[in-house]
Amino acid sequence: MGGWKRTHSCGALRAGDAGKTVTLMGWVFRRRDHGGLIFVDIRDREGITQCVFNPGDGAEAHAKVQGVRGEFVLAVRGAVAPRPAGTENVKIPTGAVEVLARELKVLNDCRPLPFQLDSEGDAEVDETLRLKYRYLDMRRAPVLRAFQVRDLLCRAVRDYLHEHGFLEVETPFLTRSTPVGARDFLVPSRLQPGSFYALPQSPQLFKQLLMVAGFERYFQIVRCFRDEDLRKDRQPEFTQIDIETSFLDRDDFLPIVEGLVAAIWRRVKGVELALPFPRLAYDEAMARFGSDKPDLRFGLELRDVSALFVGGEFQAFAQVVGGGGAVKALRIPGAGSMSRKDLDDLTAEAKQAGAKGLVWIKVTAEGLNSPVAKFLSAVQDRLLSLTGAATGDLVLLVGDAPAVAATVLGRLRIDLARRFKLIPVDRDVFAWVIDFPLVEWNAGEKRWDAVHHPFTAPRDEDLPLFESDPGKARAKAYDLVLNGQEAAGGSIRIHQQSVQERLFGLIGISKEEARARFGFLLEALEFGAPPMGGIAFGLDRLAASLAGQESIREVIAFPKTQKGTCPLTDAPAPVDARQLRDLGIRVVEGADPA
RNA sequence: GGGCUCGUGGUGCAGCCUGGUUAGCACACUGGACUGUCAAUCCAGAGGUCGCGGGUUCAAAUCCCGUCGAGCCCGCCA
Repeated sequence: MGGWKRTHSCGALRAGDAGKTVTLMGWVFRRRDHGGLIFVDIRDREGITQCVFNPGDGAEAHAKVQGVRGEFVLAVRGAVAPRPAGTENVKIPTGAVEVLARELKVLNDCRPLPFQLDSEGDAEVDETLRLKYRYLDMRRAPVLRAFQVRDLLCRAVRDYLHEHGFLEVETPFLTRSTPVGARDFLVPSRLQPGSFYALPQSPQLFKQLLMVAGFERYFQIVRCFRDEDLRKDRQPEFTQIDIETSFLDRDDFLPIVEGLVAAIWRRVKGVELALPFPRLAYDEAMARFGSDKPDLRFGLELRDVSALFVGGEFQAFAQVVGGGGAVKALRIPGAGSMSRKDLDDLTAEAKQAGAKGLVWIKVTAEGLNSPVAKFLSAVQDRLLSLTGAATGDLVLLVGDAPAVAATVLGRLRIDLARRFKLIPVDRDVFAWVIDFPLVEWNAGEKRWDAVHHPFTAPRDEDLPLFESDPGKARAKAYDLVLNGQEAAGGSIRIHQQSVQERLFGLIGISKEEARARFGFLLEALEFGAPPMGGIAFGLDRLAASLAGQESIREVIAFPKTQKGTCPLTDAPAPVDARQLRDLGIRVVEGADPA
């Protein structure tokens, strides 16, 4: 840089700096060439400053800047001057001043860009192209801002947890495959041919071992890997805030987590959250919202209207209720205007979600408008009062097993709330969902599966249910829900080896298999494991939410596409035959991935 | 594995439904003019396998089939 030193950032200069000689370094954001006078907006991470190239201030600099184009890297030296009256730019913080360029160094040139970085309109650049040139995409202020939010989030987490006695510990990425959960990413071992490491789906087992080690409070901001299909909120590698503590029961632990969330919101958004967060039992969340991660920013609660149909003339519902099922109702205010086609689509959606059918009722001034209106006349008044429906509203009914009816309407609740813009987007609503079932029946495999993971402790009083009625046993598990998304999930762990073995027995993992897969954990539990529990946040989702982004790709530096590829590096890619030989691996041509 | 949407100069879009001029517009790019602009302006210019393959037709960006890529969703994700 020829001995030049940057004296200020491009966001620093104000009216009070007039008269100073400064050196700015950055990229050419925009260039306005008036022939005799050339304006260059120079940009760095901190902002934009207008530089004026006037032959009278620096003839050589003015000559040089004629060849300068967008995104050239410049060093500009000159005097700060207040802008002539009437030419100030109120849109940028440095708009009161400009730099009268005396000297110019072109530190680097730049090819014509694959897409514009300075567009102010709503022209969206194709995302694959953005990712292929992510380093250019990231020069754009909104993209940078998302990463600054993520940085602030991480700092808030580290500061808060360190203040509360948590120790930051790293755990292995090369570990062993476990039988539960998502598909593992495998890494072949060269030194142990035929054996594989697995990348961790989460540091679950390690953090429990750290508790056995007596570290008492651990956290880690850690990458996790799951080889499953991608979504806008799911990447094959993602980041968790992983936390584990000893000697705390649920009600001691959750307030610590609430404090963490409050610290994050304070730091990133300057918002003071109301604590504690409300708690909903799983059963209640399902009954009222048809979801285990209800969006509580709006109402539209489900109602149970089973009683109206007992033995009634509407045979379909009468049979459902008679057979132990339920009829649930969802009222959407103002949705009575939906067309027949919209309602047909809605019915298709309900069926896709598992319902046998969907009953829709438009409430009009003349009465109920519905394909099954003739069956409803007897219960019309009670239906309207139970649901609170009024003229112009739409009421949806699903009769099925209680869980199915609730889930279907829960999905329609979200869909319709979005469609009719009933969701206030200007606030964040948190809630805990607690008392999850411990296990659920897997009809396909004819066995019980752990709902959370197999190290989750049952509520003490539910332990006897293992033998009598496992489906009724509730877990010491908790999810933190933010605006209808799962922000974090965790549990109090089983810390006694005998209980752990009983649970493995219940979910059909034999003693031998358990010993083979995580005997190391079972053994550790025999050496004085303390009571322990923890939680893990999805950091990317949290960051996306804080940055006001829909997709976590916006807060991941170099994310993958939906097919798991990286447009920038073209990963994944074939490797040399030599590398495969070292690993003892042969690629089967035409192999059909299941 | 399945459903829906999209693919047109470097970028963002129009044209496609209803096949038929030289595929149009804006930005970027190149050359020129211009001393107060800030999405500078004005003049001129260059730049297109209409994702790819096949079919229908006298004729395909346009209609049909297949395929590839991207996005959203379902399944999947303890």
